[in-house]
Amino acid sequence: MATATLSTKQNIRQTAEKLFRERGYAAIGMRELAKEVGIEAPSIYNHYKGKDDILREICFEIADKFFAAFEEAEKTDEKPSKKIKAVIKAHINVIAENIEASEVFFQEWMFLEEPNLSKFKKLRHEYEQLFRDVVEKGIKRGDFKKGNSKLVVFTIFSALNATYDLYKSTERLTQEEIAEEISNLLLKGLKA
Amino acid sequence: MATATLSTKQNIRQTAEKLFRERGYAAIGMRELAKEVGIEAPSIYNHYKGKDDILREICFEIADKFFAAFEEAEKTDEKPSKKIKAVIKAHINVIAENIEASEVFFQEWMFLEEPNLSKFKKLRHEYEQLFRDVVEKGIKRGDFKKGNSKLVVFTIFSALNATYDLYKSTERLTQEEIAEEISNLLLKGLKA
DNA sequence: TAAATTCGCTAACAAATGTTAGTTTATGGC
DNA sequence: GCCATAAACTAACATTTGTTAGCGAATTTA
Repeated sequence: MATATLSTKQNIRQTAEKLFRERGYAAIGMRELAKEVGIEAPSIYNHYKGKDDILREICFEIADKFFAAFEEAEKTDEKPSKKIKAVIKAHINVIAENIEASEVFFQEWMFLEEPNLSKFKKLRHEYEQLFRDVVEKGIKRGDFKKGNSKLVVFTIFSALNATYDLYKSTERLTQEEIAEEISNLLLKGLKA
Repeated sequence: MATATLSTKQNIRQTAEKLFRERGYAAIGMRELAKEVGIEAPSIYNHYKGKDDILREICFEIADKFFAAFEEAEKTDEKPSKKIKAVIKAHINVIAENIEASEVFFQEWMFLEEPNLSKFKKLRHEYEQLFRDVVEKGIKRGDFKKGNSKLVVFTIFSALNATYDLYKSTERLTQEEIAEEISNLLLKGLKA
């Protein structure tokens, strides 16, 4: 794998993702982060402006990846049920390929400081709107049941954004299995 | 309403729920909590053993409520699709009636200290198992589609446990609407 | 080789942390 | 009115927080 030799900065970043995810941004001090990396706390400042700067990098890089994946998946201009499946899978794939970071993205973003916090909220809202558009178009075309699109998108996101927990589960599920089962459940329902 | 005159302890508890939820357990100091209550930090120790004691009370009280609501809903010994709907609604109702506290329950439990942390994890697992049993029985009886029951329960929980966000949304939805729409989506799916 | 840059270090800072000690004030029962 | 209890207070504690200053060694650039 690509774990040959990480730069110190990469090391800090990766360790921060792991620790922030495991115990929360507020609970991790610079000294503990540094120790885990194998350096002293002040050395981190050679690579990042401060604690918040690390969180900022994590959150916004993942945001970029979600947007990029959505755009790519959305290109396939098919009918809504196929399209929603495609963007769901794209979303799950980003999470699967950035497990620690995406968990930080979902759980720790509120510790961003201004103006990053506002910028982040705006991005998040835009991204949700992209999903909502797909659902609403599907409802309009009659492909989807009528209903509160906000509630639907909310439910979809809730299910998707928690997929992190599945990867630490004992039961080993592949990305493909997870994406397939969840999108099927959401599209077709539990009832036989 | 019951907001006549809260005891200091109730006041601390309620304020803690609000603050822990808004900004996270680790981010709230005893001084800030006290200030919001209108007292000095050390006065809190007349009512609670410490910071962790407040979190403990919140988390375990909600846990009790989830179990009680499930038991009550499960009594109605009907077919699985009705039963799952009943326990889903019961679960959502607990959240709706304890909005702040349940969010703390879901997001901040990891800050519990031992041995409470282990006790909490065990309770949580037991509760998930109760849901899993309902789903698995439904699959066995042919009422539900075959599939990974763990994944299904996981998806259900993800959707339910995030309902908190809905109540702070601009769009005012009733408890009943939320419970109805979400359980319908999960049972019947999005597809028309 | 000289100069500049990178990146680690130690020491130290001011501020904030949870908590304890000890004291004062208010309340209710006898 | 007296006493006990509850519950607030101030002062202070040891520790931890994020961060800065400044130094030295290694590496890169010219």
